[in-house]
Amino acid sequence: MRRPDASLQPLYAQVKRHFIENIGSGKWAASTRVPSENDIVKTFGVSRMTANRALRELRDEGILVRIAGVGSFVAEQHARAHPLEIRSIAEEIRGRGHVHRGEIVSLQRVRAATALAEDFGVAPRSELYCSVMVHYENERPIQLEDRYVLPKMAPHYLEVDFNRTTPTEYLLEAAPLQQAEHRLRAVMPDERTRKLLAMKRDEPCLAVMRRTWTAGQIASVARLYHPGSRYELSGRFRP
Amino acid sequence: MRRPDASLQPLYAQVKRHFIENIGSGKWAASTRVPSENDIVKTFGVSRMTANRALRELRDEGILVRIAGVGSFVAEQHARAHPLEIRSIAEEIRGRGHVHRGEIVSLQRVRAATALAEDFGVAPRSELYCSVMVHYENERPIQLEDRYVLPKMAPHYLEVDFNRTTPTEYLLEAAPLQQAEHRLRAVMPDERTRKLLAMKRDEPCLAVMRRTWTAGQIASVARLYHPGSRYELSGRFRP
DNA sequence: TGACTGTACCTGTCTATACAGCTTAACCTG
DNA sequence: CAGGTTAAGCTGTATAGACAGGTACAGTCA
Repeated sequence: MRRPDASLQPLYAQVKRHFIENIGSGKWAASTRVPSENDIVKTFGVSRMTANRALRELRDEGILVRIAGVGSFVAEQHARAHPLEIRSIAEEIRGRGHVHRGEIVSLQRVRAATALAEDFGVAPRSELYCSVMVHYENERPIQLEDRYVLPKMAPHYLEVDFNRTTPTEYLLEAAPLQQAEHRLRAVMPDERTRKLLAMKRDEPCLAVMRRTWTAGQIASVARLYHPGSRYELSGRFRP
Repeated sequence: MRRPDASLQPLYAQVKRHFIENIGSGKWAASTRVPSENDIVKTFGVSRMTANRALRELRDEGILVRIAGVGSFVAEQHARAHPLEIRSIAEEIRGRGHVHRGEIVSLQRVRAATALAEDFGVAPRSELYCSVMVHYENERPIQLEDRYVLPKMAPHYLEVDFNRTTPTEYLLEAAPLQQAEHRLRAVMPDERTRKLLAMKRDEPCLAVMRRTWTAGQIASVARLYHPGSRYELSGRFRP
């Protein structure tokens, strides 16, 4: 191939990465016009077919919108996630080329109220670990994570440094995932949630209640609240 | 372009469709070896780049597995249960032992506005069929279905008696489902939606935008609105 | 027999060139 | 000034030719 070593990546991938970095970092804002295929030919020294492949794939991935005769533009990006996968929100955000930051609101042991104890299948007033975090994408809050953990499943949960990792990531390691249940609803946030997520009044939340099983027992219950205007779940599949 | 009219579709798309038909019909079973790029060059009379694009896209869509130096093979389709199955709402309601009733609000041909045309990938102001229905569970409205259909895919859509069936059911028959995309959001309903679903003020909607593909083309776009207080999506799965 | 080699075929990538169709803006004409 | 024409620039598609590197298999040599 005509690339001596470059970065060991194919040329079209290098072009794509350059675009993703510029878009992810905010240098090229949404609906901004991006360099055309011929611009890429000049600046990268590749052929137009290679530039075309890079831009076409970015369009297929929903990162660009292309209009024949006009140009290519940065697509309006809503934060989105796959409704199926259990994936760390940090990883999801970084996958979009954005910056993730988690802020711990509280981290403590609590006693399970009736409804929660029922969710877990333990006796009321049993001890649980509880973490509350806000996750930011490029400094905009997009998820409030209320997480409850069965102490038996992750005894050192309260000692984890959640500035370095996320509850999801930690639990995936600590408690091998066996089964998961998702419930999705649209709700109006309570005052605490609204403030933590910097939401306008009258803005609804997309709420995900996720329960995960390990060794036949519910290991963790998470309530994830997302601002309706800034977050969506999406997924593709084949029947 | 070098295609006189053919089928008005690009060559790589024609090749893809030929493969999809052979795989979909079961003629080429899973893990079967399929024609190589050079075979396509010979039989279709296209260039290798065109054959490559067809096979590459089929690989990206998970339909083929390609091994450099060996060949291309039909992928194993592991049909895992999806929490967001394409299932008729009528069937879902009856599955709960409840009574379903659908009420047609309108059924007509429309011209695609810009945003909708973009969703479909057709020219703005193209003709589409449009149906608006409200679905009731035990006489309580739980879904407003705004449905747009590509006329080519379901020419007799406007003549269907939707008192006897639902758009989902009809389309599953008329246009074999190849791929689907779901996007979930929490939104505040507009006045029309709020009234049709008999929702209180300040109650959010769980909105599902579903796009379905048939023969590599978007056949239908549905916008499904559900009252947040009366509807939730849920699903279990194993990783 | 076992290890090596050559060859044919495959995918993956890349280039240079070409034409079609669309859009926008500048230009020209009545 | 309104309306039509033209040219430039964009994407979309397609071709022919090329090289790199992987895999499988037959044939060869020790």
